[in-house]
Amino acid sequence: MSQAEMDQSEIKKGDTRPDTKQRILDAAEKLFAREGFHNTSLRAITGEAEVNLAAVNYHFGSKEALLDKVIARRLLPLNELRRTRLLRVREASRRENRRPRVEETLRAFIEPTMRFRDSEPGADDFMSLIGRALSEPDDTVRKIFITHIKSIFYLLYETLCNALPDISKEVIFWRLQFSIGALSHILRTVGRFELSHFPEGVNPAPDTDAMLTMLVPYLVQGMEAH
Amino acid sequence: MSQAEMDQSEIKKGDTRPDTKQRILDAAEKLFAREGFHNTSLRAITGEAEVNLAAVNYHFGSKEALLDKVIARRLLPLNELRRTRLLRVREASRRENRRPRVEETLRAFIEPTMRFRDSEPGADDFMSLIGRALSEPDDTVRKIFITHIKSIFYLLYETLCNALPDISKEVIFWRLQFSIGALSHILRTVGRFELSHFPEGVNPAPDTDAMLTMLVPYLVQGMEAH
DNA sequence: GTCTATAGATTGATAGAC
DNA sequence: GTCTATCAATCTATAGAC
Repeated sequence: MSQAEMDQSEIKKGDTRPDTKQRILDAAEKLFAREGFHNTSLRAITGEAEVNLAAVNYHFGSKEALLDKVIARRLLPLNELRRTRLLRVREASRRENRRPRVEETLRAFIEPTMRFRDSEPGADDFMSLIGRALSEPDDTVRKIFITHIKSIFYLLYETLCNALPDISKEVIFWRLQFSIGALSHILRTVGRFELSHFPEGVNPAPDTDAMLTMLVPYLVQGMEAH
Repeated sequence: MSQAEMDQSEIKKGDTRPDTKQRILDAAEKLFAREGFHNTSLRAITGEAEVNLAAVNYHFGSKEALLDKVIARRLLPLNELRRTRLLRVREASRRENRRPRVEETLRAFIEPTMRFRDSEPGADDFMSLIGRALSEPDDTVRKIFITHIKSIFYLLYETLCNALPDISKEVIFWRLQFSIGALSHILRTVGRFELSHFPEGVNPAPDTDAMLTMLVPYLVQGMEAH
């Protein structure tokens, strides 16, 4: 009877169609990333997901609650990856009785972030979305995002303060803001530029490794500037 | 009866009320910056400006054309400032038969940009708006902005290539993107953060000089990293 | 140039049949 | 859980009186 129970809610045996909730989340993620939250209607989402208009409010309650689920679905696991790596950096520095290094600290945050883009289908749209979340003028998107990012940001900030004892906490804070700005700009634009804006000879869409190779030394040098 | 005529349309001698067009531009700038383009209705704009709803379409033709004027009104003079300073850097380097320095090149672009915020009332809203323009997901805002920024961006890029002969043009291009990301993040967030997000002891709204003192060395070191 | 009034389209959300 | 039908609110834009 386990089979019947599964169909209760309800996926047919041979049916490979993901369930409605997933389809809505996928469609919303894509459209919020590409068109913006306020510029995406529920009708556009349910059309893309090929589900009924009323399904959004049935499954999520409101457009805003849907946005929260779209963000949480991927950001919670991503934050776990970043937290694990940051804690490992701190642990290693304590064990070896030295300060954390700036480069390993920044990498612990940035590498999982940028590699996440390649990890699952749809994650690239998600990265555009969170790359833009901080710059949303309207509270709706920004507040939901900040709720989910706050604690990992402080962990990163504290580790950097530990790594850079000769630089004031205020300067470290703002340099970290500069770095977040650079990272989020890249997250939301790579692969989405209009080609016409590129000087000749510049690859408009470097892969993740190439981007890390350019980004990390840039950020490390900036953070360490005297 | 002169009173009646004044209300007719027409600005009287002693009337200090800016004309309708200005009032609409000011209101639109403020609301586009704080609420976003799609999240700002014409009713909100005409309400803030205390003019009639129909005035926007009479004076500007459409909401989109209004946005273009809001951006052009301040960006054209700002671009002139930046262009003049960049050309002066290039001229000085040619005269002294040396390469432009990275710091003076970046300053030529960044100082006018950040000081513009303090230059006139309303300019702070404008800086938030253009700080966010590049990250708009929707074409409307971004395309209008890119139209106005393209040529000055290339001038900056070429001068940097000239200043950094040992770094590949591709790397310079992306490092410039990182720098633009850092700058625009700061432009749109300074003074607009929620206070609760600040670690103790960090000034949530440094003035322009303090910010330049922190930002310029960060960007210079990043651009010059080997 | 300014105003009222409204057209015409679209929105988020919901009620109720199945 | 899914669907149709629709409400009530909102939007941009415009026509036409003054």
